[in-house]
Amino acid sequence: MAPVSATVRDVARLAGVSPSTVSRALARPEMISAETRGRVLEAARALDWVPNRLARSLTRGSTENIAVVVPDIVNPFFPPLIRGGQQEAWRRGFSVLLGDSNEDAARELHVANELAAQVDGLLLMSSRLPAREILELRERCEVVVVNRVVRGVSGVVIDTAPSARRAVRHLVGAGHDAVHYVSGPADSWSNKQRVAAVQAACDASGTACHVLAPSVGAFERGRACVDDLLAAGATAVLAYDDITALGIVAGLADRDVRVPGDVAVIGCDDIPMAGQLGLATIGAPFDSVGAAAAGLLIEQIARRAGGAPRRSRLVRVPSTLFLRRTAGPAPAGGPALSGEGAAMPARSRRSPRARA
Amino acid sequence: MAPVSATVRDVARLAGVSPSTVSRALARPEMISAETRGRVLEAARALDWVPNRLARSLTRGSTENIAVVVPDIVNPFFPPLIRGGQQEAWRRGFSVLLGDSNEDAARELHVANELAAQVDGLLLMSSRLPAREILELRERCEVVVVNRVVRGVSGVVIDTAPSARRAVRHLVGAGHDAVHYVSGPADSWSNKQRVAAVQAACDASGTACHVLAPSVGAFERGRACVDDLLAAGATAVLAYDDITALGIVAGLADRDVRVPGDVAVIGCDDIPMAGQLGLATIGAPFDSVGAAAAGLLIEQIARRAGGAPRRSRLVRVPSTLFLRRTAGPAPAGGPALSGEGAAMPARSRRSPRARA
DNA sequence: TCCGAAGCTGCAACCGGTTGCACGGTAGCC
DNA sequence: GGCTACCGTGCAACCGGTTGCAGCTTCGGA
Repeated sequence: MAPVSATVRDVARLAGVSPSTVSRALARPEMISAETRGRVLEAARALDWVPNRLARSLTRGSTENIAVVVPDIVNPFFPPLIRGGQQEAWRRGFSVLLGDSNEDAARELHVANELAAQVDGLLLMSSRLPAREILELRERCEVVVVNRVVRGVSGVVIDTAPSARRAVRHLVGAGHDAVHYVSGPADSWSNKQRVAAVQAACDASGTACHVLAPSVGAFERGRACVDDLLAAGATAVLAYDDITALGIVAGLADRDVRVPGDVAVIGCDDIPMAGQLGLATIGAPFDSVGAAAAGLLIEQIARRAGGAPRRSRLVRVPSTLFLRRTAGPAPAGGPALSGEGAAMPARSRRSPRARA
Repeated sequence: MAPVSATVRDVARLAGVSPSTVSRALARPEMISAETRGRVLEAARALDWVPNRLARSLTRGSTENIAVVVPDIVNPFFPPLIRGGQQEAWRRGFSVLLGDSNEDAARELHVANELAAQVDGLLLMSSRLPAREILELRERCEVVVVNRVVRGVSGVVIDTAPSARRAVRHLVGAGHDAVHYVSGPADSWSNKQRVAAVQAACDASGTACHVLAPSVGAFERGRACVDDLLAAGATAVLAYDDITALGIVAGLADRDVRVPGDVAVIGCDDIPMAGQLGLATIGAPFDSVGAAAAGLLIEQIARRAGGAPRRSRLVRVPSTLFLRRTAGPAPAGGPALSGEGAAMPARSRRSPRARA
């Protein structure tokens, strides 16, 4: 803490006014004559004074802080979201507290509760909390969820369904007659969404759809299910996220199964490394998602402070399918979809053999 | 913010004591009779009261918050550090504010200043700030630097030099007669350290050492310098960090140069993906580094609060060399160093041809 | 029995701004 | 000229805990 910072009273004395005038010179300029205001500002500058945030928060009842809670900051899916939220918050004069739930709902609740006491709003990313708990948190401060939909609570979601449909169409067009989806964490909302989207897409194109039960760990989840996939005769795999997909790719490599020659793999999230590894995936502008969420949250905080009634909004951000090496070549004559060229090891040079 | 939380006075009234007694029942239990204390705690529980952090901070002059400032949260090097720091802070009852400097010293200064006003301590990770600025920040709150050494300021550094020496010995043992080091950001402290370590190691083993001037961007920095590397006849490359190393690997693949057959590549940081990609690198227990730094910071805060004089400590954390696929095989008879087996695409199956 | 020490507890001021209300002064209006 | 309206400013209370100091008990020792 600053050792001996000036206070309002110091500034007031120097400017020859009362503390209230100093306070108002900043908070309600229109209430103060231009001349007095000038004197106050000058005195403040001379003493190098800025109002103490804590004291201000205490009376105003608002902290100008928000908290971002994520399941695991090491999961590369989250840092871009956090950065986006951070920058937007900063732009609007808010600071960001960080909470990590370690993928655990109980811990998430604890962390969120603790943080709720010292911020104006909570940004819950990929929350594992039951809707009831989230609604309860909202009694204590504003809440916006990301990658989750809770009735009555504002949220930002990435709309992966259209991309999932395209992915299925791509795979079907390439000759695969069944799609295997490898699930993520059981309590993950987006996992449920993706299962539904893939199933719907398969139904629409009359393709068989198999869903593999979730297991724990990210990379290992993928690697561990490879035997099941091969036993089931899978040739086209969609995975819950990129880490899982990379685990699958690694597991397939362990068994000398070629990707995409024998099995095509598509992940989800477009983590920074994905493009460089040639991993096909579904991505989105994550910085913008984070920023949108923070913006939404701060607007809600402002509205609430203004006494306006609560109103929840749901923002959908479109996703993009990146067809890269692991997805196999597009069917002849099919529409070319987006995706930078694969760029990893020599492998990307060889054009993978199309499935028989 | 909590809508209508109870206050000390409410609790005091219910317990039939004065507000001061309530306050002391929590902060100075030994001053209060067991019986009174019991009544107070019960009343507090009944009203579901916890002391307001803001109000407490205002009088106590401490916030129980620390801030972590990183150059770029999306750089996979930082999330493990942040998580470690976060958990340790949390364990000790501190919350964490997050600042992102976007790799820019001016912005870092601004962010740090802003945060310094609302926390008890600052954790600067891979700070780009001139030492003078850091010392100045320390006038306003406690500071601990990570991955940086500033005289008079506590810090935690990863000791990469021994691993760099080993890496050079490995390469020399494998027959390479020169080592090329690809620099990172010009103002990065750890880059300077690594240049020095590599040069020293080369000198010690009588090997030529070439340092490539830094350029911007991470992955692209690596990719862009490949032509220079090849023109210089490089066969063994050490890179500032893993992202740069991956860029180099990608650039080499673009030109059909085999890794490690024609060129061996070793990175630094052991980012989560490195093991899975078979990238040789220098790693460290980053969670512990973050935790150690947070612990150091909080201890300093406590000591300072106790009125004890400042004392700066420097903690060195040892690093580990992971020799994986891209480093090429160990020379026959050489000591086998650590490193899990490579696990990415079929490539890892083929044993790379040793350099002629 | 009296005195001093020690243990609890309450009073009131304080941390540093903020804000409802009242007051003095000036201007506009009839 | 008197009255009202409004503007600019200060007073004092307040946000919610914390803490120095003093007062009251109780207890031990002389």
